[in-house]
Amino acid sequence: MEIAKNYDSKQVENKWYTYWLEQKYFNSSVSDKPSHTIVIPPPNVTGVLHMGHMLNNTIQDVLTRKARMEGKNACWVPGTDHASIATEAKVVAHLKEQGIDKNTLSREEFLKHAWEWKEKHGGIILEQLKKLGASCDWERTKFTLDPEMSESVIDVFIDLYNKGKIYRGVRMVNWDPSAKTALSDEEVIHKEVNSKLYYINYQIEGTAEFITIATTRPETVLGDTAIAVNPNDERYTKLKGKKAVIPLVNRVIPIIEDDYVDKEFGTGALKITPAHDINDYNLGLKHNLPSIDILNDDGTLNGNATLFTGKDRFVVRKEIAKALKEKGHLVDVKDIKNNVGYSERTNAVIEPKLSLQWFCKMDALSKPALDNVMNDEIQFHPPKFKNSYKHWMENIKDWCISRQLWWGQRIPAWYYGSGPNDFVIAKTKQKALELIEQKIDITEFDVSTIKQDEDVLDTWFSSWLWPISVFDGIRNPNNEEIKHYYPTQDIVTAPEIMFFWVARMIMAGYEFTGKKPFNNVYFTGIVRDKQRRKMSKSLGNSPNPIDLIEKYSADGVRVGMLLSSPAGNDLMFDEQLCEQGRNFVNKMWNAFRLINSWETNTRKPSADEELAIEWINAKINKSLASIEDSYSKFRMSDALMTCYKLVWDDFCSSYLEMVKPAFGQTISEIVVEQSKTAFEKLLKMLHPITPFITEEIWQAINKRTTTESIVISDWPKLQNYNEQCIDKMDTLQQVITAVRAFRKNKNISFKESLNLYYNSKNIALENAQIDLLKKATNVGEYNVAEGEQNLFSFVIGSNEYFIEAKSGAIDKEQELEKITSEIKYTKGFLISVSKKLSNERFVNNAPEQVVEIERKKMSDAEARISVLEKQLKVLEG
RNA sequence: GGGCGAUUAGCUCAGUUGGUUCAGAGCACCUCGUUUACACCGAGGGGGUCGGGAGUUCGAAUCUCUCAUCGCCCA
Repeated sequence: MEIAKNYDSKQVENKWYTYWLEQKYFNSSVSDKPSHTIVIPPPNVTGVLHMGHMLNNTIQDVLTRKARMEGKNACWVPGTDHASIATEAKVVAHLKEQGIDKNTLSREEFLKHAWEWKEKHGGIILEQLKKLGASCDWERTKFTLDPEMSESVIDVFIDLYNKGKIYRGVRMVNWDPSAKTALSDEEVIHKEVNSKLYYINYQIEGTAEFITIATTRPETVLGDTAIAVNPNDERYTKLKGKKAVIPLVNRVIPIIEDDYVDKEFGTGALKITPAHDINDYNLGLKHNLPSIDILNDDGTLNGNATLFTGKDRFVVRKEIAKALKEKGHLVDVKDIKNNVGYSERTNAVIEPKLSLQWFCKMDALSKPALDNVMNDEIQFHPPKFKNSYKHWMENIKDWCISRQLWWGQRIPAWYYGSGPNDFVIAKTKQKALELIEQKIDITEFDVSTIKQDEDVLDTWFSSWLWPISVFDGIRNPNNEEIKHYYPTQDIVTAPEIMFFWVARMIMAGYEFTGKKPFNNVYFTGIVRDKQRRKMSKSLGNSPNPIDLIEKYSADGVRVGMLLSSPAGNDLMFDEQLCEQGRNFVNKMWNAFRLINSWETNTRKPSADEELAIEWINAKINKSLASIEDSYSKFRMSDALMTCYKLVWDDFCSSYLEMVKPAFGQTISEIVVEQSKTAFEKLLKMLHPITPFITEEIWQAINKRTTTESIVISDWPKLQNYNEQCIDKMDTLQQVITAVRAFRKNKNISFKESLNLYYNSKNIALENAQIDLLKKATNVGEYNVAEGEQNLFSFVIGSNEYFIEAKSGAIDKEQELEKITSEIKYTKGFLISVSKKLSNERFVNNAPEQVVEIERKKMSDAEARISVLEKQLKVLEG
C-alpha cells in the first residue's frame, strides 16, 4: 500500500469521525457492563467554542475513550443550556436591530423569536466539538428547555415548595438594571474600583449648624430616611435627638445612633438609604425607618426622588454633585478605592433592591452536600478546592431563583388575588383551579382572573438537575437508564462554577435521588494567555479553536491542551504547545511509515533483536503501570508525557534504531510482527489522547475487518516485565552516549569506524548488547584492552572503556583534567557518604534500607575512585 | 477585612510518608549533522544557593516560624 509522505489530518479526521458515527461506537444503551457516565457541562446554547471548552472537552473525551476501551459502558451525554439572561439579552438586541422593541411584544411573540434564534444559532458549539473528536452519544443530546427537561424543573419546584423549601418574599436582592432582573449572589462579581467619596453637609433642623456625611453615592441622598452616628462618638453627642435636613429637597430626617457605624470611616456620620443598600436596609428595619425607593427598574430615578426624575443614576451622580456644590452643600471630594458589584452577564453595576422574589432555602439542602465532599464520598481533584467549597457551604444564603425574564421555565405559581398568599403552586392551570377551589369559595370567582407568575427560574435551577434529568430521573426515578447510568462517574469543569453548578448539583443529587450525582469532580484550570490574562472575547486574546485544529490537527491541539494542564492549575496557553502536539503526531506517522516500508525475510530474530524486543515490551509495561497510576489520580498531563516519551524516546529513538535494517536489507518477519504488536499497544495507549492518528495507523498497520476499530479495541493489560532488562539497556545506553559524545568532541564523523576496548575487570556485556552497541555507535572492534592503553578513556559506573580513533588525537592535558575533576567529585561524594555512615545516630535511626543504600553508594564510589586513579597513573605515565 | 494556595532551570511544571548520584521533565537555547521514517528530524551540550532569613533533625526543595512577592475565593 502506498503511504502518504505527509499526514493529511483534515482528510483523516473527517473520514474516521464519519465512520465512528456510522458504526455508532459512541452510542450507549443500558447493558450488563459497568457504566462510565460523564455529563457534559452544558455550554450556552448560543455560545461558540472557546479555549476553555477545548480543554474541558478534551479531558472528558480522554476519560470516556479510555473507559470505553476498558470495556465499560461509556456514555458521554452532550447538551446545552438555555442561558436565560445571556440569550434573552442577545435576542432583545437582535430584535432591536430589526427595529422591534421587546416591550411591544407579547410573551408568546417574544418566545417565538427566541426559539427562532435558538434554532438558527443554537448547537453550533456541539458541531464544533465533533471537530475535536468528541465521542459523545449524540443521540442523547439534551437542551435544558426541552419539554421533558423543563417538566423535571417544574416538578422539582413544586416538590420543594410542598416541602417548604421554596418561599416567596420581599428581600433585598441583587438587581441588574440592564437585564432588569434579580440575580443570585453568585452572579454578582465584586471588583475593586476607583471611586469618589463625597462629603455633604446636612443642616441641623432649626439651627445654622451642619452635620457632614461621606458617601460614594450622592444620588441616593434623595432617598435618605435618617443619618446614623456611633453612640460612642463624642463629636456627635450634642446632636442626640436632633433632626437633619436633606439638601436640595429639604426633607427632614432623624439623626439616630447605632454601634454599627464606623467612627473611623469618612466623618463618622452615615446617611441611611434603606431602599438602596443592604446594610442601610437592616438598620432601617432595626430603627423602624421608612424606605424610599427612588429608582426605576432600569436604574433611572423615579418620582419618589422628586428631582432628576427619569435620569440615569450615574448621570444623576454627576449632576447632583454639581447642584450640591452650587448650593454650598458639597464640602469635599476625595478619591477612594471601594468594591462594586457587577452583573456577571451584563456587566451592569448591581443595584441592591427591595423586591418580591422566589427563594430556595439552602440550610437543609447543603448539609449532605457538604458532608459527602468533606468525607471524600465525592472526590475533588485537586483536593485543595474542598476548602473553599466548605467555606461557601457553611456561609450559604438562600438562593434567589426567580428572574424577571421570559426565556426559561415559567414559575408555576398561579395568582387568584392580590394578597401575599393568594396563590397556589401547580403544574397546570387546571390543577391550579382545583387547588384554588380548596382554598376559597370559587362560586363567585372569575376564573379568567387567574394569572400565572410572569417570571422564569434561574438557569442554574435547570442545570443543577442535569446529571439526573438527562436520564429522566426526576419524572421517572426508577427507570432503567437512571438506575444504570447514575451516579455518574466524573464531572469535568472549571473552579469558577463550583458554587453555581457543582455545589448545587450535589445538593440536588442528594435531595432528589438520595445519592451523589458523581464520584469525581475534576477541576480544570483557566486557560490564560502568555501574559496570564484570562482568555476572553472582549480582550480578543483567544485563538479560534477551529483555526487551531485546521493548522495543527485535532490530535495536535488535544496534545497541546493536555501538555501543561495539571488538574486545577491554570494553563498558560501558547500555540507552540499545539505545534509540539502536531510534531508528535508527525513522529507517530513516520514511525508507521518506517515499519510499513520494511521488506521481510524468514530468518529467526537474532539475539540482539530479541533483546530489543524484550526491552521495548518491558518499557511499555513499565510505562503502562505509570500511566494507569497517573490516570487514577487524574494527572492527565503526566499520563500524556509518559506516553510521549515512550513513543518518541523509547520506541522511535531507541527501539526502531536497534532493529532497523541497513539500507537495502531485509528484516526478519518475526521482528516486524513483534514491532507491529508493540506499536499497536502504543497506539491503544495513545488513542484516548490522539484518537485520529491512532485510528489511521491502527487500521493500516494490520488487516482489519470493516467493523473493527481502535475505538472499541481492548485497553492493553499490564503484563509482568523484566526490570533487569531495562537496567541492562540503561547501562548500554550510557556507553553508547559516551562514545557519541567522544565523536562529537573530536569531531569524528559517524561514518568513520571506531574501536572500543574494555577493562577485563568490567562487568561483561552480553553479545547481544555488544551487537546493539556496535550498530548504534559504528564501533568496529570491541575487545578486551591489552595491557595499559594510552587512549581516550571513560568510566561507566566502575566499568572502564577505551576508545581508539583513527583520527583525532588524544589531548593528554584535557584527559588529565577531566579525570582529576571526576576523582575530586567522587571523593567529595565519598566523604559525605562516609560521614553519614560513621554517624551513629544515622546508622541507628535511619531505616535499614536507607543505611544499606548508603553502604552501596560508598562501595560504588570506592570502586570508581580506584579505577579513575589507575587511569590517572597511566596517563601521567 | 476574612480564608485558601503558591514561589524549584529562560518558560510551563513534577518532586508522594524528610533519606538513592535528588535537584528532575517537556519546551526553548547552544554546537554539530542534508545516514535511504521523520529538519514537524537526529546526535551531543549548557543552564537552578529549590523567593529571603531563622529553627527542628544525623539528614530539609520537603517540617516549624518569620519576612517578601504573587494569585484565587468570600465579604
